[in-house]
Amino acid sequence: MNQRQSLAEDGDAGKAKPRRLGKNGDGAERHEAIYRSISDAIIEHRLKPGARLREDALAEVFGISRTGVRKILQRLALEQLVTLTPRRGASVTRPTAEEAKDVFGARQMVECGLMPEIARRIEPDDVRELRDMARRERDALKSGEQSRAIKLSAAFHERLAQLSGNATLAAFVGQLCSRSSLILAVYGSSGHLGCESHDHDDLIGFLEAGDGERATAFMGRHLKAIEASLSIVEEEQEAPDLYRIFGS
Amino acid sequence: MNQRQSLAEDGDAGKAKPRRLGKNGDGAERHEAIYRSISDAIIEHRLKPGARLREDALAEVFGISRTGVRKILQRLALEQLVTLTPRRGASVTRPTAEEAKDVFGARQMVECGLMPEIARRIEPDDVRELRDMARRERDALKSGEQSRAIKLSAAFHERLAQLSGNATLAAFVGQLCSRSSLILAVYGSSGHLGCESHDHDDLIGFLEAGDGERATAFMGRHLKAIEASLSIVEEEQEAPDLYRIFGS
DNA sequence: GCGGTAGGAAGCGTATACAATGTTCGGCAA
DNA sequence: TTGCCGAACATTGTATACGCTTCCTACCGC
Repeated sequence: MNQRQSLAEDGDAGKAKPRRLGKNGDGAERHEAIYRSISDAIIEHRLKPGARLREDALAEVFGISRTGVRKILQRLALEQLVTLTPRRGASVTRPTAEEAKDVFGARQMVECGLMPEIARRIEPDDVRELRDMARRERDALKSGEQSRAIKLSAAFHERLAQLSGNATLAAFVGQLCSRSSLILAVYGSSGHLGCESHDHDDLIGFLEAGDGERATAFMGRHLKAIEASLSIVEEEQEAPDLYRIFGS
Repeated sequence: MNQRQSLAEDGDAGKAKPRRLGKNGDGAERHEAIYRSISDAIIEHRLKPGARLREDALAEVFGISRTGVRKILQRLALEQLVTLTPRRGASVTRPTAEEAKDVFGARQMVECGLMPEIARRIEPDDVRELRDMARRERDALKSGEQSRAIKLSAAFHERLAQLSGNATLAAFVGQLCSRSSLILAVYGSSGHLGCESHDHDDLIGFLEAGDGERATAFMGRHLKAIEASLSIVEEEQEAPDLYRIFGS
């Protein structure tokens, strides 16, 4: 996978640690970029649920120390994208069926609830931006770039939420969308990723017309459709229930 | 406040570091306890918005190193209870008027939306527990322990959300309640803290009767009432708008 | 031959040391 | 006396070192 290797730009023969920090101005931005890198890789399924994320390895790849890696990993853990097991390290979260249900339940409530306000506030510029995002998503889907399509779909839903003007709820929706990507990775049937290609365009139409009611109903169906497309079969993980399997 | 000082039990004369670690078994639990300690102090207004939280000081108070403190501080920052300013350190978040509006908007949507499901699922045991919490809150209020009352009120709302069975939304409500405590600290009129004393009991009544509709409406009024009791006057913070003040 | 235990290796948790930055106080000049 | 500049101090950011736990493997006993 292709997270940008900052090591390359150092041009030294690997072992010689850039002793200098590159920290001075850009420390925070650098961490943010690395966070985005990992987050994107997870959302785009380049890192699959269950994949182990060793601190040393990440530290070396990104050219920072484990301290910084841990900080980023903790943030990702709080957003439920990675799971931190006490003495075992980090791995990409494998959502349970229960979590999947909760996440889509939450999206149903929040995203639908946001529609009326969005329909009220939306501006022509916003419509243009959304249409552009929807178009790029369709293009990605058409050319087989599923990773890009997944990320763009999540970005669309998040941007939509931002238009409500409620930053707190928008951030929450953003998290829910990220987790949804993970859920799709585990329970999604291959070849059918979340959002139908024309759904988003239809939704924009309702919002542009200021028809919050119809937009709400449509979003509800949209999310229900995604959830219904999942094949949620709770695979036995911790306790394989041997009694049931080998029961006399 | 009463966080257990492990320094004390070492009984040495301060400077001699506890031969270190006490880490073995309880490392994680210890951090969790410290997190709770700080979190509670903020929610109960023992730490007021704007208060600086120096890493050294916290490290010494709790008998751990700055590393652990930073971890906890970052978690609190992600939950918006403390603000991390790049080279300036941590301080208790002072919510803006905008944030206050967003938080109550979010609560309105989520907590009201949860009511029907809660009314459907609630069990006699839950009712008993809620009534007990409401009673303790009233007692605290009556005996003037405002700190306890504030925390109990937030805990009540959070527990309520948990009864919906949706852990994701419950966690979100928990965060919103914590932030609400902060908002009360900044914008609340003294002597009138958030929830009216009998409101919670009335709400339990509706839920016990399985009347989700009435519970929803009541919760809506309840939250509106709290928000209305705030005196939100956007005090100029960053840019005091000197032109307006000293304008020729 | 199989199972159990011991020893080593690998990786995480914590503390500490060091570097960089922001702040404040004191001195010097106008 | 006042305003500006510089240096010391205080505090955070980052890296590294060390200890502990867990896992793997090999050896020994049965």
